[in-house]
Amino acid sequence: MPNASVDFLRGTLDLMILKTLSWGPTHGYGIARWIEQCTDDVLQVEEGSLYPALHKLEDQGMVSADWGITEHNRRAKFYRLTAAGRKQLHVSRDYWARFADAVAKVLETAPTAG
Amino acid sequence: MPNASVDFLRGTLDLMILKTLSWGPTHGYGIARWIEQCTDDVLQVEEGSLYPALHKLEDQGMVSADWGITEHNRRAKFYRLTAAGRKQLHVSRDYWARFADAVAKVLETAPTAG
DNA sequence: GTATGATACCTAGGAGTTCTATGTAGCTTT
DNA sequence: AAAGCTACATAGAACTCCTAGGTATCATAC
Repeated sequence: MPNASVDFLRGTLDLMILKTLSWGPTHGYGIARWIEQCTDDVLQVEEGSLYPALHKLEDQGMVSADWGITEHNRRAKFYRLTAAGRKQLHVSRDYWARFADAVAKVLETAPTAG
Repeated sequence: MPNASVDFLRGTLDLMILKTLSWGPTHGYGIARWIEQCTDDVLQVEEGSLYPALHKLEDQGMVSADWGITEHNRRAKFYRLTAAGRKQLHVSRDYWARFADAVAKVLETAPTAG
C-alpha cells in the first residue's frame, strides 16, 4: 500500500512551491528544506518530485530561474515568481481553501433523516 | 492545464467513501450524490473514478458488497464498511488532518529573519 | 591530503490515481 | 414508445509523484 500521507500531496506541491517563492527568490534545495521545517517534517519534499515540478512551472511561465551563489557559497538556481505565478498562487490557494472546506464537510456532516 | 480542483482530490476519494459508508450501507451512485450534495457540488465524483475506487477498497477488504434493491426499486450493489475499513477510516482521517494542517502552515507561516 | 558529509542539481522509469468516453440495462414518466 | 433518471462497469490515456540512480562543489575531520 502506498504511503497515505504522500497520496494527499497530489496537486498541493505546486501550490506550496509558489507560496514559498512568494517570500522571495529561493533555490530548489531551499524550498524543500523550508517546507519540511515549516511543517515539522510532516511534509517531506523528494527531489525527484521537486525538480520536475520546478521545471514544469518554469515551462508554464509561473517561475523564472537564474543561476547564483548561495549563502553556503555554492552554485544554485534561484527561482522567482513571475506575475503569472503570483496570479496562479492566488487562484490555487482559493481552490485549495474551497477543496479543504469541502472535505471537512464530508468528514463532519451527518446525514439528516429525509 | 488539468482542472486544479480535481488534482487536489488525489487520495481523499477513498477517505470520503469510507466516511460516507460509516453512516450505513450505501450503493455507489448514492455515495457520489451524497458527497456532491454535502459539498454543494464543490466536489464532483466521476463514476469512472468512483467504481474503480470501490472495487479497489473491496479487494483490500475495506468494504464488502451485496446486491440489493434501492428505494427507487432498482438493482444496486450496497457497500458496507468492514472492521478493517472502519480502522482505515480513522487512520486516514488522522493523516488527512495532519496533512491539511501542514499545508495550512506552509500557506500561512512567514519566514522569520534568522 | 584525503575521507566524509552537507549542499545542490538532474533524469529515467515505473507506480498509482483519476478522468474521458463509452456501453449496458431497468424503471418511471410522458 | 420515447425520454430521462437510476445504477453499474471498463478501457485507455493523462498526470503527478516516487524510487533509484548519477554529478559536482565546498567544508570539515582526520
